[in-house]
Amino acid sequence: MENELVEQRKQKVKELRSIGVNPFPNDFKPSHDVVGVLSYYSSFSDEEIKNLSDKFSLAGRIIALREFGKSTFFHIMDRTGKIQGYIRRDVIGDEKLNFFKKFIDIGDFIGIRGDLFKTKTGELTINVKDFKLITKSLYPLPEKWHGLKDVETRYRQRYLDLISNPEVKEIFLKRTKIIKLIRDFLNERDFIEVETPILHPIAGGAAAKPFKTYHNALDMELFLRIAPELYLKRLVVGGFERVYELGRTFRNEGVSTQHNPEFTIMELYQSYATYEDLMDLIEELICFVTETLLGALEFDYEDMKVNMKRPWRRINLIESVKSRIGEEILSSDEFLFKKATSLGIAHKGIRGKAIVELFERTIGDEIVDPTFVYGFPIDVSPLARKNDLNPEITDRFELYLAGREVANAFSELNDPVDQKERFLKQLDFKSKGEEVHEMDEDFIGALEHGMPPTAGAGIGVDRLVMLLTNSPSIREVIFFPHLRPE
RNA sequence: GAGCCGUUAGCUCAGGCUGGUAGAGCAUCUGCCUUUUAAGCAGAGGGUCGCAGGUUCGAGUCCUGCACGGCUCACCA
Repeated sequence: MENELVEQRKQKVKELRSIGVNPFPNDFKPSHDVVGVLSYYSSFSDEEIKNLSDKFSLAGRIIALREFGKSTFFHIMDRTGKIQGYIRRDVIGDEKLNFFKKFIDIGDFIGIRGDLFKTKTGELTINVKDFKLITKSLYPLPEKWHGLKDVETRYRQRYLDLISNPEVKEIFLKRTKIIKLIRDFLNERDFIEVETPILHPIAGGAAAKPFKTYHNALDMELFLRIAPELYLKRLVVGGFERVYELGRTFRNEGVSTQHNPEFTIMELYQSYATYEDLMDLIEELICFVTETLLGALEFDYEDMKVNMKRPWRRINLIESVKSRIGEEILSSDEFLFKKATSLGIAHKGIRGKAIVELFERTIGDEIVDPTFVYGFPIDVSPLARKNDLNPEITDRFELYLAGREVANAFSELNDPVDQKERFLKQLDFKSKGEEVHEMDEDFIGALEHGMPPTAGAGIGVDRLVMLLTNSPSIREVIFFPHLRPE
Protein backbone atom coordinates (compact mmCIF):
# COMPACT_ATOMS: atom_id res chain seq x y z
CA MET A 1 0.00 0.00 0.00
CA GLU A 2 1.11 3.48 -0.78
CA ASN A 3 1.91 6.18 1.66
CA GLU A 4 -1.07 7.21 3.76
CA LEU A 5 -0.56 10.89 2.99
CA VAL A 6 -0.86 10.20 -0.73
CA GLU A 7 -3.82 7.89 -0.19
CA GLN A 8 -5.67 10.63 1.68
CA ARG A 9 -5.16 13.06 -1.17
CA LYS A 10 -6.15 10.57 -3.87
CA GLN A 11 -9.30 9.97 -1.85
CA LYS A 12 -9.96 13.69 -1.87
CA VAL A 13 -9.67 13.73 -5.67
CA LYS A 14 -12.24 10.93 -5.90
CA GLU A 15 -14.60 12.72 -3.57
CA LEU A 16 -14.23 15.97 -5.49
CA ARG A 17 -15.13 14.22 -8.74
CA SER A 18 -18.09 12.55 -7.06
CA ILE A 19 -19.51 15.93 -6.07
CA GLY A 20 -18.91 17.33 -9.55
CA VAL A 21 -15.76 19.36 -8.87
CA ASN A 22 -12.92 19.05 -11.37
CA PRO A 23 -9.65 18.83 -9.39
CA PHE A 24 -7.69 19.92 -12.49
CA PRO A 25 -9.65 22.67 -14.24
CA ASN A 26 -8.04 25.08 -16.69
CA ASP A 27 -10.26 28.13 -16.74
CA PHE A 28 -8.91 30.44 -14.05
CA LYS A 29 -7.36 33.69 -15.28
CA PRO A 30 -5.57 35.69 -12.59
CA SER A 31 -5.85 39.45 -13.00
CA HIS A 32 -2.60 40.16 -11.16
CA ASP A 33 0.62 38.59 -10.00
CA VAL A 34 1.82 38.68 -6.42
CA VAL A 35 4.64 41.17 -6.82
CA GLY A 36 2.42 43.46 -8.85
CA VAL A 37 -0.05 43.64 -5.99
CA LEU A 38 2.54 43.91 -3.22
CA SER A 39 4.75 46.55 -4.81
CA TYR A 40 1.94 48.81 -5.89
CA TYR A 41 -0.17 48.67 -2.79
CA SER A 42 2.60 48.69 -0.22
CA SER A 43 2.88 52.41 -0.94
CA PHE A 44 -0.58 53.12 0.47
CA SER A 45 -1.32 53.78 4.12
CA ASP A 46 -3.48 51.35 6.07
CA GLU A 47 -6.32 53.83 5.95
CA GLU A 48 -6.06 54.22 2.19
CA ILE A 49 -6.02 50.48 1.68
CA LYS A 50 -9.22 50.14 3.65
CA ASN A 51 -10.87 52.56 1.29
CA LEU A 52 -9.61 50.90 -1.86
CA SER A 53 -12.37 48.89 -3.37
CA ASP A 54 -10.11 47.15 -5.89
CA LYS A 55 -10.53 43.43 -6.24
CA PHE A 56 -7.79 41.10 -7.36
CA SER A 57 -7.56 37.59 -8.51
CA LEU A 58 -4.34 35.69 -8.02
CA ALA A 59 -3.25 32.12 -8.64
CA GLY A 60 -0.51 30.11 -7.02
CA ARG A 61 0.61 27.13 -5.00
CA ILE A 62 -0.29 26.97 -1.32
CA ILE A 63 2.98 26.80 0.59
CA ALA A 64 1.75 27.38 4.13
CA LEU A 65 -1.56 26.91 5.87
CA ARG A 66 -2.75 27.92 9.33
CA GLU A 67 -6.28 26.88 10.12
CA PHE A 68 -8.51 28.09 12.91
CA GLY A 69 -12.05 27.18 13.79
CA LYS A 70 -13.83 29.77 11.72
CA SER A 71 -10.99 31.19 9.64
CA THR A 72 -7.83 30.21 7.82
CA PHE A 73 -4.59 31.91 6.90
CA PHE A 74 -2.44 30.66 4.06
CA HIS A 75 0.32 31.76 1.74
CA ILE A 76 0.29 31.22 -1.99
CA MET A 77 3.37 31.49 -4.18
CA ASP A 78 3.39 32.40 -7.85
CA ARG A 79 6.34 33.03 -10.15
CA THR A 80 6.90 36.46 -8.64
CA GLY A 81 6.58 35.85 -4.92
CA LYS A 82 4.27 34.92 -2.09
CA ILE A 83 1.32 36.60 -0.46
CA GLN A 84 -0.95 35.80 2.43
CA GLY A 85 -4.61 35.02 2.04
CA TYR A 86 -7.26 35.10 4.76
CA ILE A 87 -10.53 33.25 4.70
CA ARG A 88 -13.21 33.87 7.33
CA ARG A 89 -16.59 32.35 7.71
CA ASP A 90 -18.60 35.55 8.02
CA VAL A 91 -17.15 36.71 4.68
CA ILE A 92 -17.18 33.55 2.63
CA GLY A 93 -19.88 31.49 4.28
CA ASP A 94 -20.04 28.06 5.88
CA GLU A 95 -20.12 26.00 2.74
CA LYS A 96 -16.98 27.42 1.16
CA LEU A 97 -15.02 27.49 4.39
CA ASN A 98 -15.84 23.86 4.99
CA PHE A 99 -14.88 22.97 1.43
CA PHE A 100 -11.56 24.69 1.91
CA LYS A 101 -10.83 22.95 5.17
CA LYS A 102 -11.87 19.59 3.84
CA PHE A 103 -10.28 19.55 0.39
CA ILE A 104 -7.49 22.10 0.16
CA ASP A 105 -3.98 21.04 1.16
CA ILE A 106 -0.52 22.53 1.23
CA GLY A 107 0.91 22.06 -2.26
CA ASP A 108 -2.37 22.58 -4.12
CA PHE A 109 -2.77 25.37 -6.64
CA ILE A 110 -5.70 27.64 -6.01
CA GLY A 111 -7.08 30.81 -7.47
CA ILE A 112 -8.36 33.45 -5.09
CA ARG A 113 -10.43 36.60 -5.51
CA GLY A 114 -10.69 39.34 -2.93
CA ASP A 115 -9.57 42.72 -1.72
CA LEU A 116 -6.66 43.84 0.39
CA PHE A 117 -6.21 44.55 4.06
CA LYS A 118 -3.37 44.72 6.51
CA THR A 119 -3.13 42.37 9.46
CA LYS A 120 -2.20 43.40 12.98
CA THR A 121 1.41 42.65 12.15
CA GLY A 122 1.24 44.81 9.05
CA GLU A 123 1.27 42.10 6.41
CA LEU A 124 -0.60 42.96 3.24
CA THR A 125 -3.13 40.18 2.89
CA ILE A 126 -5.89 39.18 0.51
CA ASN A 127 -9.26 39.03 2.20
CA VAL A 128 -10.65 36.12 0.20
CA LYS A 129 -14.18 36.54 -1.14
CA ASP A 130 -14.02 33.47 -3.33
CA PHE A 131 -11.55 30.78 -4.27
CA LYS A 132 -11.21 27.91 -6.67
CA LEU A 133 -9.17 24.75 -6.57
CA ILE A 134 -7.00 24.81 -9.69
CA THR A 135 -4.71 21.80 -9.32
CA LYS A 136 -4.77 19.15 -6.66
CA SER A 137 -1.33 18.01 -5.49
CA LEU A 138 -1.06 14.38 -4.44
CA TYR A 139 2.21 14.64 -2.57
CA PRO A 140 3.02 16.59 0.56
CA LEU A 141 5.64 19.32 0.27
CA PRO A 142 8.96 18.98 2.12
CA GLU A 143 9.27 20.44 5.58
CA LYS A 144 8.37 24.12 5.81
CA TRP A 145 11.15 25.24 8.13
CA HIS A 146 14.22 23.25 7.11
CA GLY A 147 13.22 22.91 3.47
CA LEU A 148 14.57 20.05 1.40
CA LYS A 149 18.15 19.26 2.39
CA ASP A 150 18.88 15.83 0.99
CA VAL A 151 21.28 16.59 -1.86
CA GLU A 152 20.34 13.57 -3.91
CA THR A 153 16.62 14.37 -3.79
CA ARG A 154 17.37 18.01 -4.52
CA TYR A 155 19.09 17.05 -7.77
CA ARG A 156 16.83 14.19 -8.81
CA GLN A 157 13.62 16.09 -8.04
CA ARG A 158 14.79 19.63 -8.66
CA TYR A 159 11.20 20.85 -8.76
CA LEU A 160 10.90 20.12 -5.04
CA ASP A 161 14.16 21.96 -4.42
CA LEU A 162 12.84 24.96 -6.33
CA ILE A 163 9.52 24.98 -4.50
CA SER A 164 10.90 24.71 -1.00
CA ASN A 165 14.29 26.45 -1.17
CA PRO A 166 13.91 30.04 -2.36
CA GLU A 167 17.68 30.62 -2.41
CA VAL A 168 18.01 27.84 -5.00
CA LYS A 169 15.47 29.49 -7.25
CA GLU A 170 17.42 32.71 -6.79
CA ILE A 171 20.62 31.11 -8.07
CA PHE A 172 18.93 29.91 -11.24
CA LEU A 173 17.30 33.27 -11.83
CA LYS A 174 20.77 34.79 -11.55
CA ARG A 175 22.07 32.24 -14.02
CA THR A 176 19.47 33.31 -16.54
CA LYS A 177 20.29 36.94 -15.92
CA ILE A 178 24.02 36.37 -16.36
CA ILE A 179 23.42 34.70 -19.72
CA LYS A 180 21.17 37.53 -20.81
CA LEU A 181 23.79 40.11 -19.79
CA ILE A 182 26.49 38.34 -21.78
CA ARG A 183 24.24 38.47 -24.83
CA ASP A 184 23.36 42.12 -24.23
CA PHE A 185 27.01 43.06 -23.96
CA LEU A 186 28.07 41.27 -27.13
CA ASN A 187 25.06 42.26 -29.20
CA GLU A 188 25.75 45.85 -28.26
CA ARG A 189 29.25 45.47 -29.73
CA ASP A 190 28.03 44.18 -33.05
CA PHE A 191 28.64 40.50 -32.40
CA ILE A 192 26.25 38.13 -34.16
CA GLU A 193 24.93 35.15 -32.23
CA VAL A 194 25.02 31.95 -34.26
CA GLU A 195 24.35 28.25 -33.89
CA THR A 196 26.75 25.64 -35.19
CA PRO A 197 26.48 21.85 -35.20
CA ILE A 198 26.47 19.86 -32.01
CA LEU A 199 26.88 16.60 -33.92
CA HIS A 200 30.43 16.58 -35.23
CA PRO A 201 32.11 14.06 -37.53
CA ILE A 202 35.41 15.03 -35.88
CA ALA A 203 35.42 16.14 -32.26
CA GLY A 204 37.71 19.14 -32.60
CA GLY A 205 38.51 22.47 -30.98
CA ALA A 206 39.77 20.99 -27.72
CA ALA A 207 41.48 17.96 -26.27
CA ALA A 208 38.89 15.81 -24.51
CA LYS A 209 37.09 12.51 -24.75
CA PRO A 210 33.88 12.93 -26.75
CA PHE A 211 30.52 11.20 -26.47
CA LYS A 212 29.86 9.00 -29.47
CA THR A 213 26.59 8.66 -31.25
CA TYR A 214 25.35 7.27 -34.53
CA HIS A 215 23.27 8.53 -37.41
CA ASN A 216 21.14 5.78 -38.96
CA ALA A 217 20.30 7.19 -42.38
CA LEU A 218 23.82 8.43 -43.02
CA ASP A 219 25.25 5.28 -41.46
CA MET A 220 27.98 7.21 -39.71
CA GLU A 221 29.49 7.68 -36.32
CA LEU A 222 29.18 11.19 -34.91
CA PHE A 223 30.48 12.91 -31.80
CA LEU A 224 28.78 15.41 -29.53
CA ARG A 225 30.88 18.54 -29.78
CA ILE A 226 33.66 19.15 -27.28
CA ALA A 227 33.94 22.77 -28.49
CA PRO A 228 32.30 24.94 -31.15
CA GLU A 229 35.61 26.57 -32.07
CA LEU A 230 36.39 25.12 -35.50
CA TYR A 231 32.91 25.81 -36.87
CA LEU A 232 32.89 29.36 -35.58
CA LYS A 233 36.20 30.01 -37.34
CA ARG A 234 34.72 28.63 -40.56
CA LEU A 235 32.09 31.34 -40.16
CA VAL A 236 34.83 33.93 -39.74
CA VAL A 237 36.26 32.71 -43.06
CA GLY A 238 32.75 33.18 -44.45
CA GLY A 239 32.73 36.83 -43.46
CA PHE A 240 31.16 36.86 -40.03
CA GLU A 241 33.81 39.06 -38.49
CA ARG A 242 32.24 39.14 -35.06
CA VAL A 243 30.40 36.01 -33.94
CA TYR A 244 29.60 34.22 -30.75
CA GLU A 245 27.83 31.08 -29.71
CA LEU A 246 26.46 30.36 -26.29
CA GLY A 247 25.50 26.76 -25.81
CA ARG A 248 25.98 23.27 -24.58
CA THR A 249 29.19 21.34 -24.96
CA PHE A 250 29.88 17.76 -23.97
CA ARG A 251 32.94 16.03 -22.58
CA ASN A 252 32.98 12.37 -21.69
CA GLU A 253 35.05 12.66 -18.56
CA GLY A 254 34.82 12.48 -14.81
CA VAL A 255 32.25 14.43 -12.84
CA SER A 256 33.29 16.62 -9.94
CA THR A 257 32.37 19.85 -8.24
CA GLN A 258 33.94 21.56 -11.28
CA HIS A 259 32.85 19.25 -14.09
CA ASN A 260 29.52 18.15 -15.51
CA PRO A 261 29.43 15.95 -18.64
CA GLU A 262 27.45 18.67 -20.40
CA PHE A 263 28.18 22.29 -19.69
CA THR A 264 27.62 25.71 -21.16
CA ILE A 265 30.34 27.52 -23.01
CA MET A 266 30.42 30.93 -24.65
CA GLU A 267 32.89 31.39 -27.48
CA LEU A 268 33.42 34.61 -29.36
CA TYR A 269 35.58 35.59 -32.33
CA GLN A 270 36.53 39.07 -33.38
CA SER A 271 38.45 39.78 -36.58
CA TYR A 272 41.27 42.32 -36.64
CA ALA A 273 41.64 41.93 -32.89
CA THR A 274 44.54 40.41 -30.95
CA TYR A 275 44.55 38.42 -27.73
CA GLU A 276 45.47 41.63 -25.94
CA ASP A 277 42.33 43.30 -27.28
CA LEU A 278 40.37 40.39 -25.87
CA MET A 279 41.88 40.91 -22.43
CA ASP A 280 40.25 44.34 -22.51
CA LEU A 281 37.00 42.95 -23.88
CA ILE A 282 36.74 40.18 -21.30
CA GLU A 283 37.57 42.58 -18.49
CA GLU A 284 34.76 44.82 -19.65
CA LEU A 285 32.36 41.95 -20.23
CA ILE A 286 32.83 40.29 -16.86
CA CYS A 287 32.83 43.60 -15.01
CA PHE A 288 29.62 44.58 -16.77
CA VAL A 289 27.97 41.29 -15.84
CA THR A 290 29.24 41.39 -12.26
CA GLU A 291 28.33 44.97 -11.56
CA THR A 292 24.89 44.75 -13.16
CA LEU A 293 24.12 41.52 -11.34
CA LEU A 294 25.58 42.29 -7.92
CA GLY A 295 25.68 46.08 -7.90
CA ALA A 296 29.37 45.89 -6.99
CA LEU A 297 32.70 44.66 -8.27
CA GLU A 298 33.60 42.89 -5.05
CA PHE A 299 32.10 39.65 -3.81
CA ASP A 300 32.79 36.69 -1.57
CA TYR A 301 33.49 33.28 -2.95
CA GLU A 302 33.80 30.58 -0.32
CA ASP A 303 36.47 31.96 2.05
CA MET A 304 37.85 34.42 -0.51
CA LYS A 305 37.19 38.09 -1.01
CA VAL A 306 37.35 38.75 -4.74
CA ASN A 307 38.00 42.24 -6.02
CA MET A 308 37.28 42.74 -9.73
CA LYS A 309 38.33 46.38 -9.98
CA ARG A 310 40.04 47.16 -13.24
CA PRO A 311 42.69 47.03 -14.52
CA TRP A 312 43.27 43.33 -13.92
CA ARG A 313 46.73 41.96 -13.32
CA ARG A 314 48.54 40.45 -16.33
CA ILE A 315 51.35 37.97 -15.71
CA ASN A 316 53.58 35.95 -17.99
CA LEU A 317 53.11 32.24 -17.47
CA ILE A 318 56.65 31.09 -18.07
CA GLU A 319 58.25 34.01 -16.22
CA SER A 320 56.13 33.36 -13.17
CA VAL A 321 56.90 29.65 -13.19
CA LYS A 322 60.59 30.46 -13.56
CA SER A 323 60.62 32.79 -10.62
CA ARG A 324 58.67 30.33 -8.48
CA ILE A 325 60.35 27.05 -9.42
CA GLY A 326 63.73 28.08 -10.79
CA GLU A 327 65.51 29.48 -13.85
CA GLU A 328 66.49 26.00 -15.02
CA ILE A 329 62.88 25.30 -16.00
CA LEU A 330 63.58 26.50 -19.52
CA SER A 331 67.17 25.42 -19.98
CA SER A 332 66.92 21.89 -18.63
CA ASP A 333 64.29 19.33 -19.63
CA GLU A 334 65.62 17.05 -16.94
CA PHE A 335 65.02 19.62 -14.21
CA LEU A 336 61.56 20.47 -15.53
CA PHE A 337 60.31 16.91 -15.78
CA LYS A 338 61.81 15.91 -12.44
CA LYS A 339 60.09 18.82 -10.77
CA ALA A 340 56.78 18.03 -12.45
CA THR A 341 56.97 14.33 -11.62
CA SER A 342 57.73 15.15 -7.98
CA LEU A 343 54.40 16.99 -7.86
CA GLY A 344 52.62 14.01 -9.38
CA ILE A 345 52.12 15.62 -12.78
CA ALA A 346 51.66 13.15 -15.65
CA HIS A 347 53.41 15.23 -18.33
CA LYS A 348 54.34 12.31 -20.65
CA GLY A 349 57.45 14.17 -21.71
CA ILE A 350 55.52 17.12 -23.15
CA ARG A 351 57.28 20.29 -22.05
CA GLY A 352 54.35 22.62 -22.41
CA LYS A 353 52.08 20.38 -20.42
CA ALA A 354 54.61 20.14 -17.60
CA ILE A 355 55.03 23.91 -17.47
CA VAL A 356 51.30 24.67 -17.53
CA GLU A 357 50.56 22.07 -14.87
CA LEU A 358 53.35 23.42 -12.68
CA PHE A 359 51.81 26.83 -12.97
CA GLU A 360 48.33 25.61 -12.11
CA ARG A 361 49.43 23.70 -9.03
CA THR A 362 51.50 26.50 -7.62
CA ILE A 363 50.66 30.01 -8.69
CA GLY A 364 47.27 29.36 -10.31
CA ASP A 365 45.78 27.92 -7.13
CA GLU A 366 46.74 31.06 -5.20
CA ILE A 367 45.17 33.60 -7.54
CA VAL A 368 42.12 35.29 -6.05
CA ASP A 369 41.59 38.56 -7.92
CA PRO A 370 41.15 38.24 -11.68
CA THR A 371 44.47 37.74 -13.43
CA PHE A 372 45.34 37.23 -17.07
CA VAL A 373 48.05 34.63 -17.49
CA TYR A 374 49.60 34.94 -20.94
CA GLY A 375 52.24 33.29 -23.11
CA PHE A 376 51.26 29.62 -23.32
CA PRO A 377 53.70 27.02 -24.72
CA ILE A 378 53.04 26.08 -28.31
CA ASP A 379 52.66 22.33 -27.79
CA VAL A 380 49.54 22.76 -25.65
CA SER A 381 48.09 25.47 -27.91
CA PRO A 382 47.69 23.96 -31.39
CA LEU A 383 45.05 26.46 -32.54
CA ALA A 384 46.79 29.61 -31.33
CA ARG A 385 49.00 31.99 -33.26
CA LYS A 386 52.76 31.78 -32.69
CA ASN A 387 54.27 34.74 -30.92
CA ASP A 388 56.19 36.89 -33.41
CA LEU A 389 59.27 37.16 -31.17
CA ASN A 390 59.32 33.72 -29.56
CA PRO A 391 58.14 30.77 -31.68
CA GLU A 392 58.03 28.51 -28.60
CA ILE A 393 55.03 30.31 -27.18
CA THR A 394 51.67 31.48 -28.49
CA ASP A 395 49.64 34.65 -28.17
CA ARG A 396 47.28 33.03 -25.71
CA PHE A 397 46.02 33.75 -22.21
CA GLU A 398 43.79 32.26 -19.59
CA LEU A 399 41.84 34.20 -17.04
CA TYR A 400 42.29 32.99 -13.47
CA LEU A 401 39.87 33.99 -10.78
CA ALA A 402 39.36 32.59 -7.28
CA GLY A 403 41.85 29.83 -8.04
CA ARG A 404 40.09 28.66 -11.19
CA GLU A 405 40.31 29.17 -14.90
CA VAL A 406 37.34 31.08 -16.15
CA ALA A 407 38.33 31.95 -19.70
CA ASN A 408 40.78 30.88 -22.39
CA ALA A 409 41.60 33.10 -25.35
CA PHE A 410 44.13 33.61 -28.11
CA SER A 411 45.00 35.23 -31.36
CA GLU A 412 43.84 32.56 -33.79
CA LEU A 413 46.26 30.68 -35.96
CA ASN A 414 45.27 31.53 -39.53
CA ASP A 415 48.23 30.11 -41.44
CA PRO A 416 46.92 26.84 -42.93
CA VAL A 417 50.36 25.32 -43.36
CA ASP A 418 51.30 26.00 -39.77
CA GLN A 419 47.90 24.69 -38.67
CA LYS A 420 48.48 21.43 -40.48
CA GLU A 421 51.89 21.02 -38.86
CA ARG A 422 50.37 21.67 -35.45
CA PHE A 423 47.73 19.00 -35.97
CA LEU A 424 50.44 16.57 -37.06
CA LYS A 425 52.42 17.38 -33.94
CA GLN A 426 49.31 16.60 -31.89
CA LEU A 427 49.15 13.17 -33.51
CA ASP A 428 52.68 12.62 -32.22
CA PHE A 429 51.49 13.32 -28.69
CA LYS A 430 48.53 11.05 -29.25
CA SER A 431 50.92 8.17 -29.77
CA LYS A 432 52.22 8.90 -26.25
CA GLY A 433 48.72 8.33 -24.92
CA GLU A 434 47.70 11.98 -24.54
CA GLU A 435 44.28 13.34 -25.34
CA VAL A 436 44.93 15.73 -28.20
CA HIS A 437 43.33 17.93 -30.81
CA GLU A 438 42.28 15.79 -33.77
CA MET A 439 43.37 16.47 -37.33
CA ASP A 440 40.63 18.27 -39.25
CA GLU A 441 41.45 18.52 -42.97
CA ASP A 442 38.19 20.24 -43.76
CA PHE A 443 39.02 22.99 -41.28
CA ILE A 444 42.44 23.44 -42.83
CA GLY A 445 40.65 23.71 -46.17
CA ALA A 446 38.67 26.61 -44.76
CA LEU A 447 41.84 28.34 -43.56
CA GLU A 448 43.34 27.88 -47.02
CA HIS A 449 40.64 30.21 -48.34
CA GLY A 450 41.89 32.88 -45.95
CA MET A 451 40.74 33.75 -42.45
CA PRO A 452 41.38 37.36 -41.49
CA PRO A 453 43.52 37.85 -38.39
CA THR A 454 41.15 37.11 -35.55
CA ALA A 455 41.16 36.65 -31.81
CA GLY A 456 38.83 34.29 -30.01
CA ALA A 457 37.84 33.53 -26.45
CA GLY A 458 35.89 30.92 -24.55
CA ILE A 459 34.26 31.40 -21.19
CA GLY A 460 32.99 28.59 -18.97
CA VAL A 461 29.56 29.97 -18.21
CA ASP A 462 28.74 27.49 -15.44
CA ARG A 463 31.95 28.36 -13.63
CA LEU A 464 31.26 32.06 -13.97
CA VAL A 465 27.79 31.50 -12.55
CA MET A 466 29.31 29.53 -9.67
CA LEU A 467 31.56 32.44 -8.80
CA LEU A 468 28.86 35.08 -8.98
CA THR A 469 26.40 33.03 -6.93
CA ASN A 470 28.96 31.76 -4.43
CA SER A 471 28.13 28.16 -5.31
CA PRO A 472 30.66 25.56 -4.22
CA SER A 473 29.63 22.95 -6.79
CA ILE A 474 28.75 23.09 -10.48
CA ARG A 475 25.69 20.97 -9.65
CA GLU A 476 24.25 23.95 -7.81
CA VAL A 477 24.09 25.97 -11.02
CA ILE A 478 22.86 23.22 -13.39
CA PHE A 479 19.20 22.30 -13.02
CA PHE A 480 19.62 18.61 -13.66
CA PRO A 481 23.20 17.50 -13.06
CA HIS A 482 23.95 13.99 -14.22
CA LEU A 483 23.60 11.27 -11.60
CA ARG A 484 23.55 7.50 -11.84
CA PRO A 485 20.07 6.06 -12.19
CA GLU A 486 18.55 5.18 -8.85
C1' G B 1 39.66 4.59 -10.11
C1' A B 2 41.27 5.25 -4.46
C1' G B 3 40.27 7.08 0.53
C1' C B 4 36.85 9.11 4.06
C1' C B 5 31.73 10.18 5.37
C1' G B 6 26.52 9.43 4.75
C1' U B 7 21.64 6.50 3.72
C1' U B 8 16.35 5.66 10.18
C1' A B 9 8.47 8.09 9.16
C1' G B 10 6.36 12.30 3.47
C1' C B 11 10.42 16.19 5.29
C1' U B 12 14.45 17.67 9.03
C1' C B 13 17.05 14.83 12.42
C1' A B 14 18.25 11.84 17.29
C1' G B 15 19.45 6.68 18.58
C1' G B 16 24.73 3.53 16.78
C1' C B 17 30.81 3.92 20.62
C1' U B 18 28.51 0.06 24.98
C1' G B 19 23.38 -5.42 20.66
C1' G B 20 17.63 -6.32 24.09
C1' U B 21 11.99 -5.62 18.96
C1' A B 22 12.32 2.43 16.98
C1' G B 23 12.15 8.27 18.98
C1' A B 24 11.42 13.88 18.40
C1' G B 25 9.83 18.21 15.59
C1' C B 26 7.25 19.49 11.15
C1' A B 27 3.51 17.30 7.96
C1' U B 28 -1.18 14.01 8.32
C1' C B 29 -5.88 12.60 11.01
C1' U B 30 -9.60 13.83 15.33
C1' G B 31 -11.35 17.70 18.82
C1' C B 32 -11.13 23.11 20.48
C1' C B 33 -9.84 27.83 18.41
C1' U B 34 -12.26 34.51 13.63
C1' U B 35 -5.68 38.83 12.76
C1' U B 36 -2.18 33.89 12.41
C1' U B 37 2.71 33.67 10.20
C1' A B 38 7.93 27.82 12.50
C1' A B 39 0.11 29.84 15.39
C1' G B 40 -1.45 27.28 20.03
C1' C B 41 -3.62 23.25 23.23
C1' A B 42 -5.25 17.94 23.74
C1' G B 43 -5.22 13.16 21.49
C1' A B 44 -4.19 9.46 17.37
C1' G B 45 -2.12 7.07 13.13
C1' G B 46 2.33 6.57 10.32
C1' G B 47 8.82 2.62 9.74
C1' U B 48 11.46 -3.33 4.65
C1' C B 49 16.24 1.65 9.98
C1' G B 50 19.43 1.76 1.51
C1' C B 51 19.90 -3.74 -0.26
C1' A B 52 22.02 -8.75 0.55
C1' G B 53 24.68 -11.95 3.53
C1' G B 54 27.29 -13.06 8.29
C1' U B 55 28.17 -13.15 13.83
C1' U B 56 24.64 -13.71 17.96
C1' C B 57 19.60 -16.59 21.96
C1' G B 58 18.70 -11.63 19.89
C1' A B 59 21.20 -6.66 14.91
C1' G B 60 18.89 0.10 13.42
C1' U B 61 23.47 -0.78 16.43
C1' C B 62 28.96 -5.33 15.27
C1' C B 63 31.37 -7.71 10.53
C1' U B 64 31.51 -8.47 4.96
C1' G B 65 29.78 -7.39 0.13
C1' C B 66 26.80 -4.34 -3.02
C1' A B 67 23.90 0.16 -4.54
C1' C B 68 23.21 5.35 -4.46
C1' G B 69 24.99 10.12 -2.82
C1' G B 70 28.65 13.76 -0.79
C1' C B 71 33.73 15.43 -0.01
C1' U B 72 39.01 14.87 -1.04
C1' C B 73 42.67 12.97 -4.24
C1' A B 74 43.84 10.93 -9.00
C1' C B 75 42.34 11.43 -14.08
C1' C B 76 40.67 15.40 -16.86
C1' A B 77 39.79 21.25 -18.68
